Amino acid sequence: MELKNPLYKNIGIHVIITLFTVEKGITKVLLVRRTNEPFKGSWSLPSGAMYNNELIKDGALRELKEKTGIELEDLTPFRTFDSLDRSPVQRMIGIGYMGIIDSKRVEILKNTNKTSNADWFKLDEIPELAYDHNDILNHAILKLKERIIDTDILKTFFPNGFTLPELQNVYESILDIEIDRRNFRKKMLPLIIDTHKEINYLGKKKAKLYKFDKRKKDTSIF
Amino acid sequence: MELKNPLYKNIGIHVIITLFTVEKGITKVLLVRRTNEPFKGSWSLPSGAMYNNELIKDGALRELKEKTGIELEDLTPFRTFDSLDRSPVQRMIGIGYMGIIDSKRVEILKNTNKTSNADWFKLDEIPELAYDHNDILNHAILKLKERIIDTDILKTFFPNGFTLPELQNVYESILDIEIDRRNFRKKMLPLIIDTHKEINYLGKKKAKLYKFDKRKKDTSIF
DNA sequence: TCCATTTGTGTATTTTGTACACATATATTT
DNA sequence: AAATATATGTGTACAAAATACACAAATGGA
Repeated sequence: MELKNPLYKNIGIHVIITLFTVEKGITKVLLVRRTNEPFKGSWSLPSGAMYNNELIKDGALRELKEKTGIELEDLTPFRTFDSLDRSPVQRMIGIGYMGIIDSKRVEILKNTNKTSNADWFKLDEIPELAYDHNDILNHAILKLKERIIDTDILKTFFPNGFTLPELQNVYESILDIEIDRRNFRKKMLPLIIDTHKEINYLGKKKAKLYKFDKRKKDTSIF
Repeated sequence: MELKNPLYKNIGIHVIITLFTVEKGITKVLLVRRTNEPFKGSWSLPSGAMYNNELIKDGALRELKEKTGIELEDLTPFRTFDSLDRSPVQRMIGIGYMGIIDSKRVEILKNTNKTSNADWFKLDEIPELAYDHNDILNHAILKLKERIIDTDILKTFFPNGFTLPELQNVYESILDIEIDRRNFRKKMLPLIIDTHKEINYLGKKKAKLYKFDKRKKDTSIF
């Protein structure tokens, strides 16, 4: 039986999660500090080995919860990393998942848990990470910029709706560009639904609350 | 050591290749007939288990050559398939690769080889395939239509350059649409380079031979 | 009550995409 | 050899989309 051939053995599957947030116009990513060898003491992306009886995405959601305390409904796969030397222990194929959430809505394990502690890092202040995680993070950042044009990925950021200034702020932070407010609204309005509620975002005047229209997607970048 | 935990064991990696071609305006995909259990006698996409000492893409290129005789330089990953019941034997994660070539430029193992024989199938005449390969093929077709707007994937189809009518024919076949010749040229000319050669494509008048401009990419669909 | 900040709206210009018709070259037929 | 059918190659007018741009209204804080 071919599967007994040693050439097919001992391939492990790693899931690696890049979870982004935007805080006051600054894009950040969630890192955890490793408390075990290898790379003990290094920061890394939340990651771990997948079980052989779970879906890869479920493994990613489980690892994220175990390593950071964050419980999500969904993550998006963005790339597989398969260089032969990824892990010093055995052949490990890494499957990268990404997501974006509002850090204000979750509580992370921070300087409290023995097996890991987690924190948000600005993208221009990323330390040297364990394994090939700097490389993986760079790929994730590029993919995030590509995917942000698809509003699907932003639904996890705004589970309770959003105001247009809020939404624009996330776009501008992720893409690192400025967008004219009037043109932004013109482009977004056909994709979203007015909930006829209003909330205060940055004090001052109240802003209308919108939600995404499930049936519609944006298709072009600003 | 966590990797000895049985939860991490016995995960195999399969590579599955969907190789497309266009013949006289008809898009086709390469299938092989299985000569071993499971699914002995069924048609399937070329596929096989990855070795633990090779890159996934190299595994895909190797399997394609072993199963069909076709030797390529490159394939593009398009999706990972990980349902728990993909294989009756053990947990098998399938990694799908796609490519598109001119079938006239390759010779396939056809009714000659004991371990497999291969043939090109029209997309509306696909038989029931082994494993989840019908599902994988459907995903590949959708991805091909998305990716064809990136001329990179077409470089494998036209390694020696192309005429504009030829190129348009491939676009029209893959996307299953008709494109106005004048508008097609207007859009393509900035992305390609005139080689100042001319060849006969469909007899009659000679057509100019172009090649892709490496630095440029198309970004919108017709 | 004044000021600074934030939300909200419309129009003119530029760019891009789409629709559309005829001339030239050449292999094939008569 | 001439006529015909088929394929390649080109420009322009119109429509749609993206971009640039300025002011009014609401409200918290000084």
